[in-house]
Amino acid sequence: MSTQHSETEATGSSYRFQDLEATWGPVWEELGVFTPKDDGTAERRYVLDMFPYPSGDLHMGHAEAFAMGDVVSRYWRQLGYDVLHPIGWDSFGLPAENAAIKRNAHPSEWTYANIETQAASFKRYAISADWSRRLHTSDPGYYRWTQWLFTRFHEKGLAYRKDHPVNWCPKDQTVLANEQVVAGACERCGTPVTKKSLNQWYFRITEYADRLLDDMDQLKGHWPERVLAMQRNWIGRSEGAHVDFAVEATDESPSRAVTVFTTRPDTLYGATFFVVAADADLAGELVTADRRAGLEAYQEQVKALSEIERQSTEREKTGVFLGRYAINPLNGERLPVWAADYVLAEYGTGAIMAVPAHDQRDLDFAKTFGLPVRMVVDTGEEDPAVSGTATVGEGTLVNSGELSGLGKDEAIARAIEIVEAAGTGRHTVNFRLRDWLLSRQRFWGTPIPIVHCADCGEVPVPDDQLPVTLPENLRGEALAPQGTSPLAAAEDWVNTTCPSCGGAAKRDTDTMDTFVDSSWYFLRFVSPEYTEGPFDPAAAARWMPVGQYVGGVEHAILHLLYSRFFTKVIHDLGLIPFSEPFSALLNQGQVLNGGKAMSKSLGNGVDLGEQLDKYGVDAVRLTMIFASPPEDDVDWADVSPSGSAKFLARAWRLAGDVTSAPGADPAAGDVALRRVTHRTVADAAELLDASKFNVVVAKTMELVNATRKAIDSGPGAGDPAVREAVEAVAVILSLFAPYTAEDMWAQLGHGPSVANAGWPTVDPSLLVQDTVVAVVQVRGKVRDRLDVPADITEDALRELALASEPVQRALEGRGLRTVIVRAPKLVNIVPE
RNA sequence: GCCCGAGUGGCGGAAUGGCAGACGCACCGCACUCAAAAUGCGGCGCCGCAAGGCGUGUGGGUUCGAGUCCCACCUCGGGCACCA
Repeated sequence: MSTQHSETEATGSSYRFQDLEATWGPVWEELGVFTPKDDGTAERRYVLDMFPYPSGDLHMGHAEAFAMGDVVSRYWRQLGYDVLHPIGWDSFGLPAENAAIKRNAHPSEWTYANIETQAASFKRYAISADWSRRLHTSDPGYYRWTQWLFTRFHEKGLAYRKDHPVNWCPKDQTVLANEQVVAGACERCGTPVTKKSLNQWYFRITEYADRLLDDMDQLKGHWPERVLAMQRNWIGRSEGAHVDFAVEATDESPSRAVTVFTTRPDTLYGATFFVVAADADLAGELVTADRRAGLEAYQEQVKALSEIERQSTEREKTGVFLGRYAINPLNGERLPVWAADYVLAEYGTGAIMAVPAHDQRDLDFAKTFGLPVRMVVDTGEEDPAVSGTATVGEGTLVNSGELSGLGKDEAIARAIEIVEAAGTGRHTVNFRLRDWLLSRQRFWGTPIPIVHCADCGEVPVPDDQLPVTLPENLRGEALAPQGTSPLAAAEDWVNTTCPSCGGAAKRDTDTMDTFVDSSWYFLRFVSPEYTEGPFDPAAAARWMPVGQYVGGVEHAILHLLYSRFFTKVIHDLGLIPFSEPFSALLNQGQVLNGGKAMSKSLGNGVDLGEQLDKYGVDAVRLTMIFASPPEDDVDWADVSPSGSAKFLARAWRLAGDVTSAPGADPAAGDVALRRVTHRTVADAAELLDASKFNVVVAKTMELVNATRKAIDSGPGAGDPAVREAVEAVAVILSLFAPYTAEDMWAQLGHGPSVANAGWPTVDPSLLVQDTVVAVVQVRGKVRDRLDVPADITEDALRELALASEPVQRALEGRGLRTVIVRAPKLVNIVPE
């Protein structure tokens, strides 16, 4: 032991990541190498990781996501681009408030302490960020502009208030956007969501539904298909028709028109009843006096259901007859009007024509209440009235007057023509997307910059009076959830004067959903100190859109949809020339442990700090990258950070072995090794462009192995090709393992930083081989391998292949039917 | 139910329609060592003593040639879902 140890010390050849981190961290801090020049001397590129929420220290998930973004950032820098790679914090939000309540503190204390912790960890983790642009959404200097943008939205009618049934989380005591309700439960805490009718603020995102859908064409191929699919799904465009039905007058009330939305106007003749949403106002307006009590009892029954129960498709259909009839505009038939909870007030017009033969829900309802079923599209299947299964496919129209005999699509078009001509209907497009509910009854968020005045109404706070800052004196228990905003309790804050008339008025006490803050932060990064607006439009035009965005798929329809919406509105305000914020998106996978997401309740969490202490920053980063393709999950139980550390030590030792002087002419070096080096650099660039980071690591390992061999049993450590190879290893490794790469670079006689070394130039002549291995197949099976000149002719290769002994054996003396020659790599012979 | 994505050794994973399993983990062996660790070198899909045969979820198809393309199906993962 002592012998070996002293030898290690004597040669200084032991890899100690602790030393490398201690040496290079301060040097980089001093250098400040990651601030873009922004002087137009190089093409600009913007790479961004979804900014973190400051909940405690960084965890394994951050380590993976930020490793990915940093590879792109560092690669682009090596290619010579002027790279913008900023970092900031999404620092408003509930956990800070809950911590403040528990500790009798102000949310800012917990928030900013955590930010400092995370910032220090990011620095240790060697993220190549431009620290001079750091921002926090909870800084008044930031949320001033969130408020400014809200005011612009308000001016354009894109921010408005309405009374409406909303999603309510009973635990967090706040409303939720549709996007924050997952399977009927609160996205954050999992509590089943209830409905509550409240006056709330909304963004009119539905006005942008078409553009949000259409502009996805630009993202195709650059965003993961699943994210585009999720957004498409969420927006839920469906084409159909609005058809007006006259509801007959009764003794008490006159006749009135009720419009339905249908995607199947071809089935109008098959409508046998009419249904309105039980919880829509319309139900109460239509019901006859003698049936009102029945309706109200039913409505109570519906309200008692949780969202999860109500949405269940297993549940038997329920409903009540309203005592009135609607007239089918096509055939004049009288249809009984029902109220039922399977029709949603939120979707379409809240009323439908029921066609039980061709819609399963209507059929279930018809069977429950003994309503007639009439088939009008013959699909060749059994009559739904008999089978109990609605038919929805292609077919021929029957029992449908002038539509009879037509196919489904023709009939849809014809039916729309008929109702349009009669003025009782029109072609229409309906969306599933709802407006974005943005107000929250919580404290730690951006205050809504509106003053309510008895005389002037809803008055926006003028731009020159922004920001409306949060009161400092609310803390601890005063922030506890109570169903209304804690801000209401801050009387000196709430009571103000009307900006319009100067009279006494009250501030709006709700705060904004934190997704509002994060819907534009990528714009703030281009000019974080700018004071004339949310961002400098010229800087935005220079840097945006983001060239590579990196983050988790959990934001597919939240942050990513909202950011696209904001970007379009800001574009329409004339502030930016582009209307999509993120040109390319990479969804990194999750870090699992033992096949499951790490969680406190499972007790399977892995502490990032401990991993960094044990294996070093570089080994952890390299493991994240090498374990799997970026978009796949990494199971920490299956990977080997110690294996990564071993490889890094092996690569690092190469640098100590190099004996040629810096600047030695590689042209004089060993050609075989040079070929490997240049092939590796060329392949690595291609793989990096395709985000196949794990394969880049594998190729680098091959280069390291080849270099080791060249030193130990080849041309030797003094060969300039060895230096060339090791320098290439250092530059490639600088993307994944910056400390190790920097130290190798120094050992090779270069000053810091390897981050600016530049991507190695590939000599194309070294990518061409003199001889290649030609594969000879008989009927597609490999029978021989031949070393042949790379420029061999087809005829020569054919002859060589046919002369091969194993090939002759496989041919068993039969004649040749086909011989395919792909010189110089392959011959395939098919015998008679 | 609808919409996406994925099925390759013991494991993570490679593979512009052309040598399946690169690279690594684990495992086995060898060298160095009194020994171990570290390091270096080698082996490692399955069946078979071997020759050889079989192999990329299943079944078909296209092709001189299919992990890769097409059709049908199975399984797993994810999203949406009483959305008219």
